[in-house]
Amino acid sequence: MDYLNLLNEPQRRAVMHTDGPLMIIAGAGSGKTRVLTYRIAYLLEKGVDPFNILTLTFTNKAAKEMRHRIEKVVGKDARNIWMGTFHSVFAKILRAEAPKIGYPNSFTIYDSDDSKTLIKNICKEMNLDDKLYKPGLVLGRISAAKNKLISVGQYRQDRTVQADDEAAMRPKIGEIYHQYQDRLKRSGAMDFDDLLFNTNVLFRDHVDVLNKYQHMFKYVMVDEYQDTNYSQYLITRKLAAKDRNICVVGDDAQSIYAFRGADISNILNFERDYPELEVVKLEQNYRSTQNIVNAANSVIKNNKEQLRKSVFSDNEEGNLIEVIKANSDNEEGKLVAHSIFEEKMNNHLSYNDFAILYRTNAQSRAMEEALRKMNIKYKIVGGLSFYQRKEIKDLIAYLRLTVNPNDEQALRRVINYPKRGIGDTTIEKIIVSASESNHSIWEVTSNIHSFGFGRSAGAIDDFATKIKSFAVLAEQQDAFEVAKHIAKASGVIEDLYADKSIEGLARYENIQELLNGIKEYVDDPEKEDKSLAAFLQDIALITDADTKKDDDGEYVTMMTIHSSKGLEFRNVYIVGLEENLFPSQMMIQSRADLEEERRLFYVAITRAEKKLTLSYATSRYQWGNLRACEKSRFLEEIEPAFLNFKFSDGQGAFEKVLKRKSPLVATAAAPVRKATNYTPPADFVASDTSNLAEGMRVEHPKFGFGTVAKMDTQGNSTKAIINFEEAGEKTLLLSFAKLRIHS
DNA sequence: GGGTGGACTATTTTT
DNA sequence: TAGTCCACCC
Repeated sequence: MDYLNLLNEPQRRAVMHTDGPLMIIAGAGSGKTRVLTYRIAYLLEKGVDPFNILTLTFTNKAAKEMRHRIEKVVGKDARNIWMGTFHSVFAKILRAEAPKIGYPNSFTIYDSDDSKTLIKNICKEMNLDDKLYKPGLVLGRISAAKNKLISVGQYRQDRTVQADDEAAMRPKIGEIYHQYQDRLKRSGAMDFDDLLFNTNVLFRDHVDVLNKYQHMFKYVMVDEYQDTNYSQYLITRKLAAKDRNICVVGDDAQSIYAFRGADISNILNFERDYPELEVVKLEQNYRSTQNIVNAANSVIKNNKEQLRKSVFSDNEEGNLIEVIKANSDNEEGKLVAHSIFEEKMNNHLSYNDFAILYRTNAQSRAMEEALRKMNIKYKIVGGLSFYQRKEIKDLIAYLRLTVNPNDEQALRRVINYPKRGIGDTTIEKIIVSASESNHSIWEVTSNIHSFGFGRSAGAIDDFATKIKSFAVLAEQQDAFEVAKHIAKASGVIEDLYADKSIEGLARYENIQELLNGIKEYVDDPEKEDKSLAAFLQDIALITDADTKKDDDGEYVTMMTIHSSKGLEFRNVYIVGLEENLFPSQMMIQSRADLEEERRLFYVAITRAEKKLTLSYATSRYQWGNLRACEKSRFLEEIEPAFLNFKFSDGQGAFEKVLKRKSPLVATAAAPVRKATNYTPPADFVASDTSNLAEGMRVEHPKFGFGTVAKMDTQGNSTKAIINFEEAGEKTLLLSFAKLRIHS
């Protein structure tokens, strides 16, 4: 039990409090994962069976990371712990119990694209205006209802809900919800929210099942508790009702998913539900420098609603937080790319030490361009994942249909791909026939001749026969063999192979990659079930291209702030700190929304270990045209003492300096050379600086030309204070700075 | 039923 | 700017 000595006092308390309810309020960087890991190790050491431990996380990444770390401490036992996201754990349970609530064991999980398409179809069938009933919006409304466990019936009876929809000019949402649920059911499909909703239904209506899992999960742990919604809250409460060994970890300051139904009051509910609750606060930040922690604190204190907690750091004071101002989004990209290059060189870092964080995915483009120009490798996390690509979805639709032929979205997707002469009108007819005769879509499709389809009946019949043969194969062979066969026999491979364009080739390769992925899955000794159904279940809940293990070399990581939660990097750049972008304009209507944006900023800041850089641009391309931007209010909320404005030469007020240094701001009429526009020549080679002296003329890859004003030697480190023509006065450490001597 | 070109609209975050 | 949608043609 040596590891207990590695913990501070509150951490140790959290680890050793195993029985009875426990709430850990864990500030950013306070060793939360470490506590959870050791807590599990401690439980195992005390003789708790790993099968009796349930750990719920918010993302796949977090689950994977924790399993990995536990494995390091306790070894193979870690494998037997129930650990995963809410969605994946309960999908697994539902898979086993589905018939009890009227679903097949082989039910399909619809991702949000599937859901949106279905809603779109329904609206069309109902003759609703799709400008008003935008699929995303409608789905959001339905999702919010499900997360509060409001069923279709309740939704349509609830006066307030109805009034809200009417006020928004969308009175039919209740009816859409009704149709939507009906269609999901007919398709043998659940959407993301159903996984939690139906788990609640299962536990509510089948006490024996609930008992079984209560008995199984003697110890329940929930990570990122501040992000749970009502539906999740109730599941955990039910599971823990018997033994009351529940431990939740959260930080209200990092709650950034309220828009998705996360409810901070779950933390308050928790105190009410368990009066015997033990609360531990982890307030020491081990991740970041004092400057970063203090800057973060100065931001978050602007929020009214928060639990009392004071995060502090005993680490070094560290660098000031740098602020970069750019004239455009492209220049912002360039400045950030240069800064990364320079930081890496000066401090002998790896590109893996860097992350660029932004509010919206669209912002990645300017950054990508700039990094590419400087030959800096990067990797984007999130965005459109592999599984969202058309060709991948097409093949997966075939696989899904093979496992569950009632899957309407999958059927629509591939019944006429590759082209086999079955048009939209025919498909509509199938769906109408199905609902009129109260049959499933598959029953119609596979018995098409008894439904009086004329010309197209033959093609439909062929299609159905094909799917049936796939299903037979899926009974006998593993996922890889089946998928390989389907890719060929469906005609997908042939269709893609015929397209010789660059994109066509890429699509073809993507299919190969998917097949490789399936092969890998089948070959993985840890996967017991190699069936196609099992594979599909596995990938349904993987969204962001689950980072492969330490792949190819060094790269800068780029992602939205949301996806950065739980991660840390030595150097972090938060870009696009502009009003209406961050905070987002959609979010600044109410105080609560603004506070969530501010927490988002807090999360972003606290990702940084050693150095944080913030940037903003005064103009930006937004859907085609140039727009002027104002710097974000969040910048002003950081106490100036922690900031270092990159445009300042440390002598006058920020704004004054800006006017002098950045002529483009003044008037459009004077397009003067930009202050920061210096780019190092390709042949730049640093000179030996051991004989550098006052008055010498030098060139720096970032700051351009300048003159040495003063030399300063302390011990064995020598600093040079240089007056750069464009960048102003800089103090450079000679052992790191790359300088070319010109005189 | 299938293909094409012009019009239109959208950018908030994710399991 | 870029992707999607729809009308119109064959």
